[in-house]
Amino acid sequence: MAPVVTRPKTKRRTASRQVRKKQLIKATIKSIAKHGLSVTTMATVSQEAGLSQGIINLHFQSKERLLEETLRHVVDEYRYTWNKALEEGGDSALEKLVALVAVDFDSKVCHPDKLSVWFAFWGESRSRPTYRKICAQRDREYRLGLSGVCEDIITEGQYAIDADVAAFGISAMNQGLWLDILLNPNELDRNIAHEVSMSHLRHIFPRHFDLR
Amino acid sequence: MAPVVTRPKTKRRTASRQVRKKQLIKATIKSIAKHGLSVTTMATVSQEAGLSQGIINLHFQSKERLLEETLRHVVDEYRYTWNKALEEGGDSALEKLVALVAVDFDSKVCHPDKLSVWFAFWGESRSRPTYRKICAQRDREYRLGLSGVCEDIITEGQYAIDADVAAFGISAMNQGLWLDILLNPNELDRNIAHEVSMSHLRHIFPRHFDLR
Amino acid sequence: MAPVVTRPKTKRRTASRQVRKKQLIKATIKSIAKHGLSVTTMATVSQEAGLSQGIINLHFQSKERLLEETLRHVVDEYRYTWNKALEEGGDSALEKLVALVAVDFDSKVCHPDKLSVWFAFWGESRSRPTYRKICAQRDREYRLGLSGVCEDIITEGQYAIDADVAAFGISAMNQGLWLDILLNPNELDRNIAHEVSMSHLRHIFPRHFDLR
Amino acid sequence: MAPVVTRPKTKRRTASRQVRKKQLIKATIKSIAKHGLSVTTMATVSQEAGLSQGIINLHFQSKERLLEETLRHVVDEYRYTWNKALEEGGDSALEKLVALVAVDFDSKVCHPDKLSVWFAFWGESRSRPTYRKICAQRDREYRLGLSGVCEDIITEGQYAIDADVAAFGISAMNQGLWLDILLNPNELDRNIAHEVSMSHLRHIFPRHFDLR
DNA sequence: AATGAATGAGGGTTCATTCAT
DNA sequence: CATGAATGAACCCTCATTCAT
Repeated sequence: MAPVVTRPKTKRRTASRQVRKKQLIKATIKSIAKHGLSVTTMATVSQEAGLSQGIINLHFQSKERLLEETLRHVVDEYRYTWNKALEEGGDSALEKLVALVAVDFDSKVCHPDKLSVWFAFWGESRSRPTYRKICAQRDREYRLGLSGVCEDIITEGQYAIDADVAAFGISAMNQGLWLDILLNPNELDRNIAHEVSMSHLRHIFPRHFDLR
Repeated sequence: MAPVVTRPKTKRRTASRQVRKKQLIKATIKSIAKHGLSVTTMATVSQEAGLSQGIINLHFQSKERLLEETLRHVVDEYRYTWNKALEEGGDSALEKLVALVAVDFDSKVCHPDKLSVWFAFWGESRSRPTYRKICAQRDREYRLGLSGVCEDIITEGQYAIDADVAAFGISAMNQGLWLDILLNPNELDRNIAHEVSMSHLRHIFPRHFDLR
Repeated sequence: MAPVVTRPKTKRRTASRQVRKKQLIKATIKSIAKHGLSVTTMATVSQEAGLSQGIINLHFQSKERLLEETLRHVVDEYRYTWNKALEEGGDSALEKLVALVAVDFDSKVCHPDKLSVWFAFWGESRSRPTYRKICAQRDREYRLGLSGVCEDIITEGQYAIDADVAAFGISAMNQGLWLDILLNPNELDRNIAHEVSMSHLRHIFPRHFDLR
Repeated sequence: MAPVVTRPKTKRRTASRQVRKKQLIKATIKSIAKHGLSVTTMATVSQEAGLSQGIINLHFQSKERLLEETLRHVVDEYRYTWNKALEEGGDSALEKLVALVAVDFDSKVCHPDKLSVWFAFWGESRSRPTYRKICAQRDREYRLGLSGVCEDIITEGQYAIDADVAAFGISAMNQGLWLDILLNPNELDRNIAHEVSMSHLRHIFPRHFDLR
């Protein structure tokens, strides 16, 4: 019964559900990047979106759901880019691997805002099963894909390394480099990070790179 | 009437203060590991410590200060362990490097509780300059140390790789492996992670490991 | 191009308006009975009616008005039934009285949904002058009618009781029995309640019942 | 983390848990009487008590719990007064009955504030199982006690009425009279109501009152 | 006439901080 | 030094109301 008189001061807007949800997710990402996850409130997000307070509960029911969908969005976007690289990255296994690593340091994927989001959710993942599930699942897919490509390369090049070990190593290094970019953007930009990762590839699959 | 008791008051109090602060920091770590940083409140910490509500403000003035000191504690502990390994890890550069990598997967350093804390603070580091400074500083020292050791090894073995690149790669991989342990403890325990990292070393410094 | 259709617009709309309002009042009663007054929102009502959110403000301007009209509806319905019983209940005063009491325990009037509504509004009546006025007014009419009938019976039977006291007593007991039905439907159904009330009548007007 | 700076403007108070809880319950009763249950908020209650917002959650965890305890308090108070009347009301069954009825119209029990509370909770009882349970339980005890006393009177006076019917009738009438007092305080004060109830007693147990 | 997306004031609740004891 | 009752700002969420469609 509470709200007795309501006189909207701003313009009323109308948009489809899909558009609004995406807009709010984008605003959430921006807010996490700007203020951090712990300072991201319904207010910071709705303000970032230029909409009213109640809008989030209208579309996502709760803050928790908004955050989950935001994480899912980032994960899906990554997955999509990654799969496209896997399919279109080239015909040879090596070309595919190079394309996959390139994704991790692509300007869109490796954007400071996105990295903030990844680490924000990783930081909370231990205590939030849902976050962990989503992240762990992506992690698994990621390594599985890498492992397959490495397998082919290993066969071609007769390398001694185990495909899973290679995959673990590559994925770990790339994400570790993300951390360095996050913490020391001045010392390590994504191009240098990319080179570090490529250097690693050259060491574990030397004969594939010698031929170049 | 009152029994005559003489106690070294000043000394004792100062000691007690230190003990209390350490006790509270330990409780903070436990709370972050259990509930996550965002659910860690003055109440969860003081309860974990078995002490009263007001105790934290008494010793740390504010929650923010407690968290900073907690981060600093974890960082210092890591630094200490790491420096000890550097000094006592062996005479040769290779032995030192192996010892340093071993630190990252040591049962005490690579403990789930500690990993939670690292990622919790990394997740917030973007928006909290203090956290970032502390983490970035440790990161730099870490890589600097690694770089020095790598330099020696590179000279010994006449490797083509740049010492900084090697150091970046090693440190990134280890921290990336921490993430995998955090997210998928069932798929990757710290022993396997250690092997993955060692495999990496063998690839970049092959001649040093052949000789063994 | 457009088909030529002639409809009596004004007439139809007025009728439709009435139908809608009644539909919404019925939905309000159902919602109060189901969820209680405090949980009855514009949403629960419009949903119960199978209509859209904005419909209530369209027809009733405000929630407050809807509730008032709902109360008025229940009161009017009661009044109508009661007056019909008074007029058609029989020729003798006793028959009228018996008919009036029967109304209170009639399956339609004494329906759980209706009782919920009565008590919901009584519960709020203290702080809402409008509710109280409506309820108090009905109460007065009710007792006035009862008092008149009692007067006749008292005269006929030469009873010592004051007509107003008898009317107060009868009305109070019936509404008190409603409360018992509301709270303990398993222990007291409306038939037993009816008998309790009739027993009361027999005690205050003994000679009228002996003659039967 | 939110509250950054807090500078208490009012005097800090300290009191035992018991005292505070009682104080808050009293404030709740006052607030319900003044504004009604639906307008009773954490703010109205804490303001009525002259304390801060957070105080209620500190002592009762939730608003719901506060309301339940308030209801329980009113019920217990009633029960206590009632049992005392039953024990100390007199030696004869008649004296006891008269004392019990007197309780219902006692200035403390039949106080406008208290009546508001009763009806407020009865109004919500349909949709809140806890409220109903508490009210229904009191109702049962009340009638059981009445029934016992009536039984004795019936035996003494050889009345034809069933003890349970008498008890139902007496209790219903008294509570129905409460409603009239609530709705029409100008027409019916508690003294008149008391007389109406006593008149009823005289009619069902005539020989006990003739003897006087 | 009817819809339902959008608004924003106000609700209950949490929690860092303060301070009398 | 230590406690824990008390505070109040800020949080998330609800919901009566508005209005473009």
